[in-house]
Amino acid sequence: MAPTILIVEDDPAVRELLAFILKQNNFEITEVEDAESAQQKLLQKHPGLILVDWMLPGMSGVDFAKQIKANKSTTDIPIIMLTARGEEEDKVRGLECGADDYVTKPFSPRELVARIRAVMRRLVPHKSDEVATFGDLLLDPVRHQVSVAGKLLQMGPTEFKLLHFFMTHQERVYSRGQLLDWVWGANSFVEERTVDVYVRRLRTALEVHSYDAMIQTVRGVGYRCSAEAQ
Amino acid sequence: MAPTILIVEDDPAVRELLAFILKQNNFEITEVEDAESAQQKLLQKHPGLILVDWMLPGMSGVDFAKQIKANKSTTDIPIIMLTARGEEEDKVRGLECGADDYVTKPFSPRELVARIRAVMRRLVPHKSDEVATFGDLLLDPVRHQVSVAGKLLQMGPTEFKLLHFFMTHQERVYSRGQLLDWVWGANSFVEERTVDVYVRRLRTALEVHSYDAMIQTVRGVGYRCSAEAQ
DNA sequence: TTTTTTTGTGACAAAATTATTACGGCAACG
DNA sequence: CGTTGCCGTAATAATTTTGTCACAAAAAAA
Repeated sequence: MAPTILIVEDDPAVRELLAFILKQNNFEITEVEDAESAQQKLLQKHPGLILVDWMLPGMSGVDFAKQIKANKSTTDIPIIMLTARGEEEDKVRGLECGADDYVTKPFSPRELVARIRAVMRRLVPHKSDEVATFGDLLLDPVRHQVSVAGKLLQMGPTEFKLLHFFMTHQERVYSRGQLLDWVWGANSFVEERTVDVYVRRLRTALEVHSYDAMIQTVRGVGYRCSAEAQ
Repeated sequence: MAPTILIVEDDPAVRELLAFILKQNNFEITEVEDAESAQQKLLQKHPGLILVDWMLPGMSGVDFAKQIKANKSTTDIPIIMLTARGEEEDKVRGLECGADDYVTKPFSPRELVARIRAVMRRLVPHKSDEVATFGDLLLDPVRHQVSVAGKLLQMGPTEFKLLHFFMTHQERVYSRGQLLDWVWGANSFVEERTVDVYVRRLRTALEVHSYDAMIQTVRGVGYRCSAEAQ
């Protein structure tokens, strides 16, 4: 799933260039001309990153970035500011206002993409690092390992995420749709029955240590992670 | 283990900004509002670096820094001072305050992190110059040599840096992006796939002594250095 | 009991990820 | 100059993971 990038740029030529470069690099694009339209878009959906020009008609890029970073629901969205060459002061202020990086015009496509990737990988990982437990079962997000009494369990990435979710949300029933939202991500086009298959795979991975009963089926509703027997 | 940074800053906005930036860059954070609380914290545990504001309620940042440097048990802790532009800048620059470096507000995240890393490299040599071990494997940063039972292993500079990072950050999974940040530097324009190639080269170098299994692949996440078998 | 609905299971092809190899560029050095 | 060693990338091979389907099994409803 390609991350979406919101481009806020009033100059059509630059905007199209940006869109072109980013599309070439498999990013999804949303384009707007000013800060006001950008805020409209943000109400609908949060992009993976915002690319905003320093100079904009109406609200400036700096003020826009400030607003984004000040708002709790959007503060985690990375922002890269586009600035004209010159003025070191501008760069500093651009960063100080909350932008995570800047790119000076003219820029090379390579640099732009590199900076976007760098910022995203630094800002995206926001996961909890706490070890989750369920009886003797330990899930360590830092090591990315699951173990029972020191013995490691083997499983794929999705099974790991699913188990992590269950272990951190025990005793409560979740529908297949909810599990898709949490584990697969809110806008993934995946069949609900796929959840069944992964629950099965997870149970198989847990089976060797008799922990397969921890994921219980709640008929007509979904699944639950529980210590109590069915 | 990431170094801990003690932030001494009374302005909540600046404090949060600092904490935010540093957390993004893999530092552990302790935050306090004034010099007195900072001294309390120092009794419990020594941080890897202290970031202190020039202006503080109660004891000033300068006096605080002087105290830290005067005390034998804390004199080795690097101190970076935060100053506002124009705020007795020359005096601070004159190094009379005992700090090892200073950063003027407004600052860019890049500059802040760069200075922190620079100061830590400069002032905490005994830390990064310590011989790292992994079983029989020894890595000597001073001699720039890797050996097993006295036999030297041959490898290039990048493989060496990568191995050094892994040996000093065992058991934790790192994404390719994080490895690029740490080993190649925060703003290098290098493809993530390059990490794969260097892991391969490193494994090949370690292969002759059967240490190639120490770098483990964590599918969908990255790599990990671990003594435990997969 | 029979029918209907829901869930479990194994297999499979497509997609994604990682391993491995090869190559051109570049700087240091003779 | 040519050589050498290292760097980063690209191409390709090997491997794992992913999502879906068809069908079996189980549970609920009729």
